[in-house]
Amino acid sequence: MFGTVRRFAASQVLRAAAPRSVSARSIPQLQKWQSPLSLSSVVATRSLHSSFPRLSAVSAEAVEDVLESSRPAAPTGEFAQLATDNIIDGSLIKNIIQPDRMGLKTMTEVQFLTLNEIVKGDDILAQAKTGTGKTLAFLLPTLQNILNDPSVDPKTFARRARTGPSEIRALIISPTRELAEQIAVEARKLAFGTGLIVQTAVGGTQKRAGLAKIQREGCHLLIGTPGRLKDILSDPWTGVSAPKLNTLILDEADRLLDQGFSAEIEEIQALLPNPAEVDRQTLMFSATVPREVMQMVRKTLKRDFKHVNTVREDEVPTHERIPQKLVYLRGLENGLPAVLELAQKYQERAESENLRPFKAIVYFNSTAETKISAEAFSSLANSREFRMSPLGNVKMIEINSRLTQQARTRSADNFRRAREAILFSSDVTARGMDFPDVTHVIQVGVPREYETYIHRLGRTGRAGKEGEGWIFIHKGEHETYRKRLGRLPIKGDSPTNPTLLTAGADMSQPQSPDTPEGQIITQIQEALASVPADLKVSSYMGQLGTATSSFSYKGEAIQALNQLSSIGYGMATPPYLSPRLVQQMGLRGVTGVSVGDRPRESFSRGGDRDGFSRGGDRGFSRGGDRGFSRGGRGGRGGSRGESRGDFLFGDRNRGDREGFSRGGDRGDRGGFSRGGNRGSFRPSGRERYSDPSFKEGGSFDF
DNA sequence: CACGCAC
Repeated sequence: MFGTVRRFAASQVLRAAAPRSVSARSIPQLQKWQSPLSLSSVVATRSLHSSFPRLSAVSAEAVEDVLESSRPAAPTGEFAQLATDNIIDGSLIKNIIQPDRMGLKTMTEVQFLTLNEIVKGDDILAQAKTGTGKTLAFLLPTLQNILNDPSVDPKTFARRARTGPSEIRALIISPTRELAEQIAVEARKLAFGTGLIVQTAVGGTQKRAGLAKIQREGCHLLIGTPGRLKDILSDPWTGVSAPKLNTLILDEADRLLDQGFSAEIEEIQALLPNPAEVDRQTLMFSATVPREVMQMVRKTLKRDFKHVNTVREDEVPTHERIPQKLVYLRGLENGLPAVLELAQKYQERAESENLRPFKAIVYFNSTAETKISAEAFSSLANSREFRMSPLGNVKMIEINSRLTQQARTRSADNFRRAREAILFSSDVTARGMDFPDVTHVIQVGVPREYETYIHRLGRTGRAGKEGEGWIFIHKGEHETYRKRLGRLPIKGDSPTNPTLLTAGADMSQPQSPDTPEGQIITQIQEALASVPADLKVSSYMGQLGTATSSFSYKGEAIQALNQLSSIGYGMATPPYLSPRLVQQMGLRGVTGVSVGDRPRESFSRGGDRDGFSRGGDRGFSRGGDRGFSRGGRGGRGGSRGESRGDFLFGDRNRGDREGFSRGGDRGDRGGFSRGGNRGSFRPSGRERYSDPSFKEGGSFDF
C-alpha cells in the first residue's frame, strides 16, 4: 500500500500559507531525484475526516485520478542511486548499502518522500507507519546537510579538527532514553568514516562524564531526552551550547508536543540560537499525529512546512497484515494466566509448524504491574517443571522507568539479543524501539490513549516481518475500549470457542490439577504468592488511577481490583486508601473501598527498595524526589515470606472469595448489568459482530 | 494514583 496525499482540514486548505503536501503517488518518476517534487507536487486537499467533502484549489477528483494512474510499481529508489546522482555523500551511502554494515538497498517510502525536502531545508512533519524506517529518513539527509555546510570542512573531520562542544549542527530529541541511544547507534553507523561526531545526552547517566566526552571529542549531532538536554543547554558551566544549530528534530513528535513534554520542548527551543539569526530547519516524525497536537505542530514549524504522509487516511494506521485479537478477562486476576496460556499454546506448536520462537512484549499501564508480573513469571521460570516445558528457554525480562538506567539498558539489550523472551514493559518501550523478531505484542488493560495502542503494536511486524497483537481487557472496560480502539480491525474472540481458557476461568474456585488451564492458574497464583507484599500493594495502588478511569463504573473498578488482590495476589485484605486519596479520586461512598491509613508494615519492611515508596512528588520540575532507590532489589527472593499470612490459597474452602467487598451485593458478577443493557460477561455474538468495530473475517492464526 | 522526562 502506498502513501497518499495528505489532507488538511478544509479551512486550512484555503489559507494562503497552507502547507504543501507530498506523497508517494505524487512522484511518478522515481529516477528523477533532482527535482521529483516539481513534477507533481500537489496541494492536496481532503478533510481530516474522510466523511468531509473534498475541497481543492484544483479539482480534487482530477488530482486523485492522476495520482492513481501514476502510482509507481515500487515505492522506493535505490540508495546507491543517491550517490551516483551526487545527492548524498558516498561514504554515507556505503555505510548503508554494504552488506557488512547496514546492508540496505532500497529506500522505504518515508525515506524517499522526505529526503529531498530535508536536503532542501524545508520544515516538515512526516507521518509514516511504525517500523518503516523513519529514523534513517531523518538521519541520512541531516548528516548530508552537515556535510554540505561550508562552515564545516569535511577534510578536517578525519583529524577531528574544528569540532568542539559549540559545533553542534543538529539536535534530535526523543521521549525516552533508550530510543535516544538507539538513534545514536544508527547515527554512528551511518556516520562511520565521515568524521561526523555523534553524542548523546540522556538522564540516568553521569552528566559530568557525558560533558567531558563532548568536550574532548566534539559534537556535530547531539541526541538526547528533554530533561538532560534542557539541563546541559541551560547550565552555562557545561560549556555546551549550540550557536550554529541548523536542524532540530523531534522524533515521536506528537508525544513531545503533548501535555507532559511540550513545556520542556519550548524551553529547549528557547535555549537554541534565535532562528532569525541562525536559520533553523525543524523536522517532526511520528507514526501518529492526533488532531489535538496539530496546533502545536503549526506553532513550532515554519508556516510553509510540508506534511509528508505515507499513511492512507482510509486505512488503519498500522499494518493490516498484523492480526489483532481482543480477549475478555473474567477478572483482572485472569490476565497473567492468559499471558502464560498464550505463550504455552504458541510455543507448543512453534516447532511442528516451524514458527519463530516466542518473543513477546507484554505492556501494562502501570510500572508496578510490570514489576509484579515480571517477578511472578521469573519465579515461575525458576521451577524445574517450567524449565522442562516448551517455555523452558524463555527469558523473563522487566523494563520500566523505575529501574536504574544500567538495569534498563541491560534489559533492553538482553531482550534485543534474546531468541525466546517475554519483556514485561511499561510504555518506556512503546515508541520507536526496534527489537528484532518480536512475535507478539500483548496489551493488558485498555491503553491510556489510542496512539499508545498503535505504537505498542508497532513493536511487532517491523521491516516486513509478521507478528500478532493481543489485548486483554476486563469486561468493565468495554465501553472505554470501544470508544478508544473501536475503529481498529481488532477481532473479537469467539464467545463459544474462546481462544484462551484461562481468561474466562473462575479463579475463586479450586483449580483442577488435571487440566492445562487449571495448572496454569495454580502456577500463577503460587508464583504471585511468593511476591513481596509491598509489591502487591504497589500494584494495587498503581492500577487505581487507570482502572477507575477505564472502567465505566468506579465501583466496578474497585470490585475488580479487590478481587485481583484476593484471588490473584492472595492478600487477606485490599490496601487501605487514605481519606484524602478517596476524596481526590471521587471514591467516597463507593462500595468496596477500604478507607484508612495505609498499613505501615507494608512499607516499613523493605522500604522503597522496589522504588515504589509513594507519597513522593514525582514531577521533575517540581523539585520533588521521585522515590527512586537506585540499586534495585538485588537478587530475587531476598524477601520471600513477606506475604506470609496474607496468602489465602491454602484454603480451598473459603466460601467468600470477595471478602472485602462485603456489604456490596455484587459479590459474584453483580453490578455488571447495573448499567442496564450492558449485558452479561461475554457479549452475545450478535452484539459483537453486528458492531462495525468488530471485524469478522481474515483468519487469525492462533 | 496513572507513561515518560534532570539533579
